[in-house]
Amino acid sequence: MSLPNKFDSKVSEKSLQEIWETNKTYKWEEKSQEESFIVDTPPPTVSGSLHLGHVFSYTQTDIVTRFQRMIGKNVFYPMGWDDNGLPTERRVQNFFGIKCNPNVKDQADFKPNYNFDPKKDQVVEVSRKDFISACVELTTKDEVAYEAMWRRLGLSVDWTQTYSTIDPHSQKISQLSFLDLAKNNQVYNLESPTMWDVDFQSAIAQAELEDRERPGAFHDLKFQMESGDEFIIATTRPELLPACIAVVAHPSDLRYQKFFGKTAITPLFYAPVPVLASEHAEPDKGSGIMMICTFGDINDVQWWKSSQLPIKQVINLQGIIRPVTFGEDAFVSIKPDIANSNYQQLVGLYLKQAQKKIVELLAQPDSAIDGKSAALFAEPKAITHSVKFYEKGDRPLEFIPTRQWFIKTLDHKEALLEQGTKINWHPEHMRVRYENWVKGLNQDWCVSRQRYFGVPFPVWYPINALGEVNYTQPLYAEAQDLPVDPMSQVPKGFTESQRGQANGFIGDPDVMDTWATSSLTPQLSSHWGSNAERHQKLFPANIRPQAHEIIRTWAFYTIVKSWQHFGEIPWKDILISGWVLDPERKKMSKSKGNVITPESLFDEYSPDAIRYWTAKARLGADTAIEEAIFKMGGKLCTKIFNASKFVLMQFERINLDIKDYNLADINCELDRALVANLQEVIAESSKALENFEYTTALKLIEDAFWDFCDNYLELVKVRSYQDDNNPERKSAMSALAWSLKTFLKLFAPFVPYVTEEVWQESFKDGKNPAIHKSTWPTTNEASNVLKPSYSKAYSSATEVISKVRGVKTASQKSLKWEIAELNIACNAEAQQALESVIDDLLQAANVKDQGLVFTATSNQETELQVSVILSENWSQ
RNA sequence: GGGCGCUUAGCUCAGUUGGUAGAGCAAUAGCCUUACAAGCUAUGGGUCGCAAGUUCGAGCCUUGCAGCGCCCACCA
Repeated sequence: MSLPNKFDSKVSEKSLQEIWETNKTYKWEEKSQEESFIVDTPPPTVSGSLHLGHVFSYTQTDIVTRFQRMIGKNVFYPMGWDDNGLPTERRVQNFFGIKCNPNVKDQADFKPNYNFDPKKDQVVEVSRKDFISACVELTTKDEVAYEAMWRRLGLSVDWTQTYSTIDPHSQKISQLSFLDLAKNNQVYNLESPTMWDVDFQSAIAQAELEDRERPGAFHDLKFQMESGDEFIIATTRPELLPACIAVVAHPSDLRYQKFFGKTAITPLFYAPVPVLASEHAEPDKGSGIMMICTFGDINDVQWWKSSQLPIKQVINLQGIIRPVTFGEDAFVSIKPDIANSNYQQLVGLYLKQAQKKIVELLAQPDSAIDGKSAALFAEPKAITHSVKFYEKGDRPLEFIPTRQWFIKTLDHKEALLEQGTKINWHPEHMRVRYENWVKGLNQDWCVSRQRYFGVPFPVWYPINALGEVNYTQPLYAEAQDLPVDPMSQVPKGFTESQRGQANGFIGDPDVMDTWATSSLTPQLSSHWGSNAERHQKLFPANIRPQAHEIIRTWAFYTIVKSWQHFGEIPWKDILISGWVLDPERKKMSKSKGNVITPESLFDEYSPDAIRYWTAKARLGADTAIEEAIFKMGGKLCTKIFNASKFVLMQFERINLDIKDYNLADINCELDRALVANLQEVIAESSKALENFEYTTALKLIEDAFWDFCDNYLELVKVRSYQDDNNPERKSAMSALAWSLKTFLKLFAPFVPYVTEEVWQESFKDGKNPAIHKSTWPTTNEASNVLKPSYSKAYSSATEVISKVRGVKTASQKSLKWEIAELNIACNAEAQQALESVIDDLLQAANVKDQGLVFTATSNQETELQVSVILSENWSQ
């Protein structure tokens, strides 16, 4: 039984991990829900590598989890991999140089190209099946690296409980969820203008929107009434002029009242459009009169929906001006020839180029309706305005009519707000973000994506005798057949030969929003739908740890699903972590190039040291990377190790086993005081950890530990050095052993490696083969140890010893230097207290025999005065 | 425009129910001390963002203001 001279994390990590592994330290036992503590672990997105932000928030969860395990909870701490969805597709595209094209044939022996060089090689189009196999191959590789990182960080995950969001299990549950919602009439598909990313070629949901500041310009366009009157419209999107369906002004706007109900003519395209009154127009914005186009923004969509006007769709799915003919269908024009020749110049252009072109046309001196002036009334005025983007996209979103699946949320705002109040939010104020989001919802959840690597909809659509697809009565898969791929499997009662034929069917080609799967993480863990017994034991979960920027997505959608399926909340507590900021206080992100890899920090400081840094940050608080804190963590670990070494040494010197200490031996006042102090630390830190306030707990434990090292160890040292195992020494030894054991356990959730290393060489026994499965200290344990006779004895002794050190330091003497006379001036009460521990105090201060003098002060005087005369010549 | 949070020592942050302002780092001066020199000891350092109010008493409670950050909405 002995510790190495120094603790070297790199040397020990592997063997400590093996100890945890062989003892199945983190394994969940199938026990009742009441006995368990269930973590709804965030499945990290598999798209490259984990960064310090992950380390930060996952460690905070791990601390809570380790504490719960030690207080006897049967912890369920799974790990998922979020490997479906766009980030993975994008990574696979760049990594292997392939692109999915559903029209390409499968290759018999498809192998992704690991040597793809974007500078030299061409991007190859591959089939949907081949693309998906490449996605699976790369994510599988990434997941191996992720797991290694998590293990090194020391996450106490049960590695037998894993899933990935693309695996058949997750697909099945995602599809089951969809079918359950369909059964309850909570989903619908609809062809309607939807937010569309022209690069990714997919619809997106409100939750994935992001505003970005972009340069733009107001263009003042001259419109004319049939009567010949003119007015000016200000627009930032002149390229949508051919899609103008109406012109609106506020009903009370005197300037335009005379035009209401009449018809205006658009420049360039000579389209007659109604001038209408609408509350939606604001008189003091622009010229007070605005054009409605299909579609410039969400307001246009909403206005159009409540009107009876037709759509004029000029933008295609790629964000290119599509061919249309003026004079036909919705594109009415009083001069179709001119309209078409103008429009022809825009066809085929991307929106940006189209804007440039149309401004040129509008600027021509005869472009106005009267033929005598330019329709562009003034030079465009440059502005900066915010534009809606898909958060992962590069070009502004467009509203384009497409058929999509939606999950109903707008009807349930009240219920969802109520669900939010049933959950405990940590920190509490994060609930407000959830509530703001729910209140601000303006669209149902669009869940279909026109992508490939995701969960398909378990849906086919019948085709009638005329070859028309009937979207209103989809053919749903049967629950027992899940997961299904409607593109390769057929609906009940049909054969493959009927695919795409009259009286046949087609499969839904889309995949689900990745959040449609992530919103089911509690159910993915509980095996909802396939193992009812297990589901009952694991749902709802105890905690959901997550970051604040995904309250509107992950937290919200999870609450939605849980409510729709079970009418329940998915977890009791939600723990919101903050962000990691770089030293310049900017959010860490790959694009900014300020990412430090966790591995390099583990190598430099040790995983325990990095964990310490994460434990110093409160939930919800953004935290900068600070090397000083890593160093502090490292120092703490060294101190834990050295103090342990000291205690163990005292036992080794007289060949005793540290496990044989006896609390009944603790009789000395100083030792009783230590126990009493530590009892309080146990009580308060436990309370804090139960409330997820691990920072508070760590501070209490740490302060007590440094005091233990700086003061108690110094005071008890000489007594413990005695070779004779007398009662005083026995008292010291038992106090040392018990307090070391207690400190190791208290620190274990925070710094699992160093505490385990010491445990293995000290308190390990058959019942407690690993510290992380030992029991958390309770105040009961040492409740029979007598309380100190004087509550002030310990703190007064500490105060005296500190003043003595001050004198020695000021005299530039070693702290060991002998004191000829120690004079303590204090009141009677303090003197009694000090006398109870006086032997330890005098030895620690190295006071000469007969050198102590007490000077009595009045009882009103609470101050302790210490004066010291050092021996002149002293040598050891 | 609405909401939330933050503002305490040079830096990073604690500060429970209102009761004499704390820690670490940095700075300064020292010390080989039978665990630890990758260590230890001591010292200096603050108008608690500003203003007003409540109170015997405010870093903490109330109101207003300012700066910073974030969330949401609007954006012709």
